[in-house]
Amino acid sequence: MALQEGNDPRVVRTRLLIQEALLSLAQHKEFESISVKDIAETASINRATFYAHYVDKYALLDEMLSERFTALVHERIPADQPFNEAAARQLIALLCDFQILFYKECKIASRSIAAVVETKVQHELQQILANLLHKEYQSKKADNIQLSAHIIGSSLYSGTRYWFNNQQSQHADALLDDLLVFTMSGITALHGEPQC
Amino acid sequence: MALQEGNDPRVVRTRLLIQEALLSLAQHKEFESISVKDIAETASINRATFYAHYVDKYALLDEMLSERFTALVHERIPADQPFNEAAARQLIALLCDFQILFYKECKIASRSIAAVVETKVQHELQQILANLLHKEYQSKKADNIQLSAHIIGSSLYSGTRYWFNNQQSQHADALLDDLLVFTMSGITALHGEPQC
DNA sequence: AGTCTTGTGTTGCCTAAGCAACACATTTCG
DNA sequence: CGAAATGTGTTGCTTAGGCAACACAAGACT
Repeated sequence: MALQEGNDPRVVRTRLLIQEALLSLAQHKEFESISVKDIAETASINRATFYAHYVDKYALLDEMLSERFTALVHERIPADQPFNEAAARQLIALLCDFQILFYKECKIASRSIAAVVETKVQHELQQILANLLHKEYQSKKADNIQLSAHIIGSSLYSGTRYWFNNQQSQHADALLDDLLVFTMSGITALHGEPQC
Repeated sequence: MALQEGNDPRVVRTRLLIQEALLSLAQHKEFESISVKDIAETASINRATFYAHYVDKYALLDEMLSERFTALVHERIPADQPFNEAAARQLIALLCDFQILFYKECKIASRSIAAVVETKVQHELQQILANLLHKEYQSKKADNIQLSAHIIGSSLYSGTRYWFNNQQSQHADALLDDLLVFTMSGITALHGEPQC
């Protein structure tokens, strides 16, 4: 009952079915009112099988958030991309799309679990930023990099979050530009000019 | 190793994956040049699993044709529909769509296996016609019904087949009308006026 | 109050699917 | 030509998933 192997096609398929079932259900129902039974039924898998993969629906949500978020990053940001203005711009665009996906198309991240989702996504974002920064500023101490990753991550997240809630505003695009300027000036002040 | 149960979700899923893999491959490759290995790989199932379900790719094609065709019929023609002009019209439209699906969107039914496909589909069509006719003309002997089903089935099939090969013609719609008139007059001559 | 329904975790047994290896055909190509 | 490569069926063993049943909890109905 280990299930640690990630290459068994049955496991991959089942987890995908479960994730897509949750996404599908979340388009019409509140996360809290979605039962494990619902998920298992729409995924056409046995309820016992669900519990073989996840302890509960919160664990599923948790895994889904990190998997989908990092997948989105790997799709859009090349592995050798260093942290510079272009990368920051891409990250901002990506965060906007992610907000739309998880807050608008789905009802996930609304109400009571919003906080859980937000901290999770910010954590993933900070991990990714730490990697990007590490490649760009290898000389710096790890501590500084981690701090920067936290600051920038929360800035980008809350900035795009604010943008998302004020999309109707005519200054929407300007908001994102400001966010970019703020971030890049901050990172330059801390670590100096990026190499490119 | 029986696999005769049709209600195990794993079996349903696997057969669907296999069928969709074949349909997907058939969009780009000739049926003859599609290997079981190809099908298993694009379906993300094991090759041995394929052989647990089908003896070879021809058996798969055979099952797929009848399943998809009858599914299409059940989607479009209500179970209590008797055989009359409206039903004939629906059947003709359905056959046209089926031709487009299997001869245009896929490369299935081209070249060497075309004959196999044609006879298979005609057989399915005749079974369905026999059921429809039986409901409409219950008084008649079973022999007559079967004969009519065969005649009408092959007429409708070859008629729509001809239409499909001459779609560019400006008289295309008229062709189908002629087919309808021919069929209905024939059935009336044999069995009398339909009840509705 | 009580019971009826609905969801949650968990269990043991059974079956479908994965995997690796086999022997045997084919093609393909130097 | 012969060897490498690719496809075909088949096998024995392992593992993921299905099924049914369980005890328990929480709301709903009268």
